[in-house]
Amino acid sequence: MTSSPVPGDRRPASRRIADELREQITRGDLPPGGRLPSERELARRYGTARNTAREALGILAAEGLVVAQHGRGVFVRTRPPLMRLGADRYSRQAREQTGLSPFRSEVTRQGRTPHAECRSITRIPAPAEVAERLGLPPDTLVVARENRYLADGQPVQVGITYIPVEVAAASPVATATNLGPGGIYARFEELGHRIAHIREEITARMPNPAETTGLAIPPGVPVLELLHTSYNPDHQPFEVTRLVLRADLNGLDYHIPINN
Amino acid sequence: MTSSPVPGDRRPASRRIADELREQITRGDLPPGGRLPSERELARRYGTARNTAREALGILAAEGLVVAQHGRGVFVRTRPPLMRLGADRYSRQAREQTGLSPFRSEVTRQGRTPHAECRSITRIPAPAEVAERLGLPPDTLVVARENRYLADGQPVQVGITYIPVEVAAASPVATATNLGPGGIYARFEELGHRIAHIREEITARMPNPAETTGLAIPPGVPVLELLHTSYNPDHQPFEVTRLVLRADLNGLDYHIPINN
DNA sequence: CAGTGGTCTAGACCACTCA
DNA sequence: GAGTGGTCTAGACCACTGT
Repeated sequence: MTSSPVPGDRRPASRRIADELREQITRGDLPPGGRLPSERELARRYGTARNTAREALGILAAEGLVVAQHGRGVFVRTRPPLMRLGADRYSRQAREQTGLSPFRSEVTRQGRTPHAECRSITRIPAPAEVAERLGLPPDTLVVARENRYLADGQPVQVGITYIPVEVAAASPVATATNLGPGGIYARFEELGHRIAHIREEITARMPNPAETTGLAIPPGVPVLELLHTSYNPDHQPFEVTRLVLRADLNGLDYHIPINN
Repeated sequence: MTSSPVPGDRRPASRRIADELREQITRGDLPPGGRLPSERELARRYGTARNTAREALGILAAEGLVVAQHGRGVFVRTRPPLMRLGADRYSRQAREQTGLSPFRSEVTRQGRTPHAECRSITRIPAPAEVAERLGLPPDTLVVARENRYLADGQPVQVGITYIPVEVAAASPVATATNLGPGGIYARFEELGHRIAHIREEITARMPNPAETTGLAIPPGVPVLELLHTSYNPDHQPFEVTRLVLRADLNGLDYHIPINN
C-alpha cells in the first residue's frame, strides 16, 4: 500500500503521492470511473497535511487524469468515444447520402443525439487572420455566424463562420439560423460556391475562461482550434470558420493524397 | 489599481486576483515577457495570505498564460513562431527541392538551427493501434525508430516510426540512425514504397510525465498527438508514425482537395 | 545579501452530496 | 449528519536568482 519514502528520495511529498496514484491509474488498479482516496485519507496515509495531499491530486487533475467532484470525491477520468472530424465532411456526396450534416451523422453513428444551434448572426469587421485568409482588406465587414454543437445535450464544439458580404448577399446564410437540409455548404453550393479544396490550420491550447464555461470543459483538458478555409474551383476563398473543439471529445482524421 | 471586491462578488479571492491579472495580460498592460507582481506583493495588495495569491498565479499558469521561474518571478508567456507541419512534407518534390527533410527546412526557414536524432532502433511487438493501421495481426514484430527533433537545441517534437519487418528488410531504415539525404521517405521510395496518400489522425491532450521532461514542456501547455499512416499507390500501408508535438511550438496546416 | 518561487503545516469555515 | 472537495490563513523552511 502506502510505501514509505526511500531515504534518497528527493521528490516533494506531493509529487511522490501523485506519482504513486498515477502508477495505480495507469496499471489499472484504479480503473476509469474509480474513486481515489479522499484528501483527508491520503493525508493520513502519507502523514502529511491535507493541503499536501490536495496538491498531489491537483497535479493529476492538471494532467487530465482525474476529475474532482465537489462533495463526492476524485475520480479517474473516463475517455468517451471521440468524434472524428474528417475532410470528407465537406463533400457533396456525404451530404447527399445521409441528408444530414456531417456533425449530425457522426453523432448518430455513435448512438447519441445531435443538436446544432446558430446562436447569432452579425456583421462585424473581419478579424485580422480571417481577413487575410479571405483575401480582404483588414476590418472589412463580413457576416459572422456563431454556432454551437451538442451531443446528448453536452456541448462539444463551438465555431464562428465568416462569410464575405458579397458571397452571403441576400441568401439565407446571411440571415437564417436554420439552413435546411445539407446545411450551410449546400446553401453555398446553391450560391455557386462549390468546395474544391480546403485549408485547415490546427493548433491546440488550454481553453480561455469563456470556452471553459461555454463548453463546460473540466480542468486538464485542452482544446483543438481549427481555422478552416473553403476554396471554390477558381481557388477563391469564400468562407472561413474558426472551430474550437473539446480535445477529450474530438479528434481529427484526414486522408490526403500526396502529389509527388 | 487594486480594486476592492464589489459587495456582490461571489468569486473566491484567488479567482478574482487571477481574473484581474488575466485582464491586464489580454489588454496588453502586462506585455508578453513582462513580469507579474510577486506572490508576496499580490498578497499584500489584495490583503490575502500568500497562498491565496499563489493560487491565483497557479490558475493563470494552468491556462498557459504565464510561466513561473524559480527565484526570478512569474512572467507572461511569449508565443514563439509556430512550426507549421503540412502534408507537403511528404512530397518528393519538397524533398528534392531543398535536399533537406521537411523538419530541417521549416526550422531553417525560421532562422533557427535544426537538429534531428534517432535515439533508438528496436524490434518490438506492434502496439494495437499501429498493428491495426498496418493491417498486421496484433503483436507482430515491427521495426521501431524513436526520433527527437530540436530547434536551437530545444526539443519540439518526438516520434516513433513503426515499419513492418518485410518492408524494412535489410535496408538502412532497419539499422541506420542517419538515413542520408531526403531522410526516411527517400529510403522508402528506394524500397519501392512511394507515398501516394496518407492518413493523419490528430488529438490533443496534456503531456504525460515522460513527455513533460523529454520535451521540457512548461505547465499549461498541451501536446498534439499525430498518428500518421503512409500508403503506397496500391493502397497498402507501409509505415505508421506516432508524433508528439509541443502545441505551443507546433501547428498543422493541411491543404486538401475535396472530391464531390 | 534580499527577493523570488516551491513546498509544507495545522488549523479553519464553506458548499456540496448522500444516506 | 458525516464525509467530501473548495477556499483560506499565518506562519515556516528551502532552493534559486540576482546584485
